[in-house]
Amino acid sequence: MAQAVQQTFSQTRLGIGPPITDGFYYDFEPPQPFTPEDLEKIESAMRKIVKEGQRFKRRVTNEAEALKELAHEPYKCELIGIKGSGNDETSVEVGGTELTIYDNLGRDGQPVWSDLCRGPHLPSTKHIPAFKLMRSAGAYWRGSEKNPMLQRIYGTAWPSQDELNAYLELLAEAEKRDHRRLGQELDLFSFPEEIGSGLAVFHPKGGIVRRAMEDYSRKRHEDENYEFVYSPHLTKAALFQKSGHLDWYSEGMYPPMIMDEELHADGTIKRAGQQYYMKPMNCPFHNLIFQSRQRSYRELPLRLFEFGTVYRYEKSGVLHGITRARGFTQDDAHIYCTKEQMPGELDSLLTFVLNLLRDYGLQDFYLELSTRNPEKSVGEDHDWEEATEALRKAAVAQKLELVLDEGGAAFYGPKISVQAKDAIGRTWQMSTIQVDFQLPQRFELEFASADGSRQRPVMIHRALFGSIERFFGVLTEHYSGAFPPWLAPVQVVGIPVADSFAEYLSGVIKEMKASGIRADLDDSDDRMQKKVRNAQMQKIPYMVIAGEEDMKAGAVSFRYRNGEQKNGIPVAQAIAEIKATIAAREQV
RNA sequence: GCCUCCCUAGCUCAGUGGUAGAGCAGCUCACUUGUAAUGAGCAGGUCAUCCGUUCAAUCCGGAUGGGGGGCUCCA
Repeated sequence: MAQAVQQTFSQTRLGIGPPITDGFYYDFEPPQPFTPEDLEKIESAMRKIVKEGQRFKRRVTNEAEALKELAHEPYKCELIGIKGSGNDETSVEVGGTELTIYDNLGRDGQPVWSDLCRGPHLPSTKHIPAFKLMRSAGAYWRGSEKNPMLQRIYGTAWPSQDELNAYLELLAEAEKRDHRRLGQELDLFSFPEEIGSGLAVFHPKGGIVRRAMEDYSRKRHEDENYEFVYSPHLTKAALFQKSGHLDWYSEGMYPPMIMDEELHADGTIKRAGQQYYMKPMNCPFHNLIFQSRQRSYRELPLRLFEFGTVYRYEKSGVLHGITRARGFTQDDAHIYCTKEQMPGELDSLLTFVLNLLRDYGLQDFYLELSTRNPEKSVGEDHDWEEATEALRKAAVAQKLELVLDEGGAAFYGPKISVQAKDAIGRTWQMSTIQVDFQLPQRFELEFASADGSRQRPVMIHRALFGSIERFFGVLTEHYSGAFPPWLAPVQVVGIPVADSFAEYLSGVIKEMKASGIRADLDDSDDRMQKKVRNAQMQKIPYMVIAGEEDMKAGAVSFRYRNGEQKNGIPVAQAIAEIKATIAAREQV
């Protein structure tokens, strides 16, 4: 591709071009950013190169030679410099032990183009059966926002045209189930411009799904002996000074509101005002609840739970529908326990988390354990070791794949995160369980132990969904909007074959409603076929249809989302079937 | 925040330097036919906002807001 780019746009300088999952990219510094038409030109130049069957020849070189040869490529020279200086930063261009240049040889055996690269390469460009350039985008040179922005071209490459097509179909499928698109099509939520970027409103149908999600979560938390608390969305600055958030997180917070400030006529401050912040986290509030009176070891573990809505001023570029927003609600809990209780607590917590996620329909998980970064961390060595070991044991007990994220923990404690795969194989980070050595100290949390001494509790942060909105988005994509009945905004729609059966069916729907089913009658002027189509597009799990035959028999006929039907089911039996599926949280 | 592309009716999208159209949805009327679109009519838009260029801007330029794809980030 780089050859094609330089053929087409000779002023373009080369950056880095590694292979990635499903394909490759290459960073360039072109005179003008690439347009979609440019990509087409480049792609046809590439096809020509592939057709020519240029052979790749590996050539070992040294720093001085390479610098001379690539003097016109400043970025490549920088890479050679890194390599030469013994910096061990691995780069696809200069990795390994020696500098290599690959020459592309034309039919006559003469080099037509060369590039610094670690390799390996295919023997010839003929061995590239299927590829496609996907998009161009800006990317910082060597991934640092302090560096200049280059233009990156992404491509995908496959061993066969069929596999390329399959990949493109997967992308199309992902686009179809994009929660932002489904959020609009199914009337679940929206982001009115008037409110502000990253701030969502939930519509009635989205509200039903969300409430069903929350209600079930609440119930399960009750079973696990969590206690429910509430805290305000606003607080004076002092609280976040105490927690330390203002020191290291202020750029992620909405700026303060200054209340009751008095100014002199010249604009100088007569009386300082109070600063109030929107909360970006709930933990300081829960700590204050813990601290509200003397605590005893008998109360531990104390598990405080809240659906806490927080506000974070995320950079505009990272916002993504409802999965990455500026205002969102965490299913947040903080567990205060003794050191001795910690291992058991972590173990049962992880089991609880995984089982709950399974109840929502996610099946495929792996765990990631983030350990201490010695450079940046607070707390005692043995505390870290103990906590990390407890997390590891809990993880191993789940018999799931465990990935180690060495040194990836936050400075205040190790954590474990649950990664879940969705219906089309994409991975989402879901729950996190995080041990905190920092906040109990900052808040001087204490409890009276059995011997009367004052001890500091261990604090565990945990969120199962991460945020309800985000989990909502993930489930929407996982189910492609076809929620299982227990979550579906409308569970049943009644469709009379013709107007004259509407009254009969209306009675059936009423009966369903009375037994707690979310059922509606479609008594619009549309034809039956149109009603079926509408219900189908709304992804309603059950269509209950009635005509002459059903009415005579006191029955209804089912049409399921997959188009299957079951006719002449007695009303009581139909209701029982629906209720059982809802209660079991099964998908249909 | 940075690079880049985009913003026309509720939605999906045509279109033009001389102030706009379709399909679906909506409303009205008629019709109603066992499992994915009955027909007719009506209504609906400061062409995101503001500022320039121009005799004239939805169209050209700039700024702001919102969005897409990436980069960086995600305590």
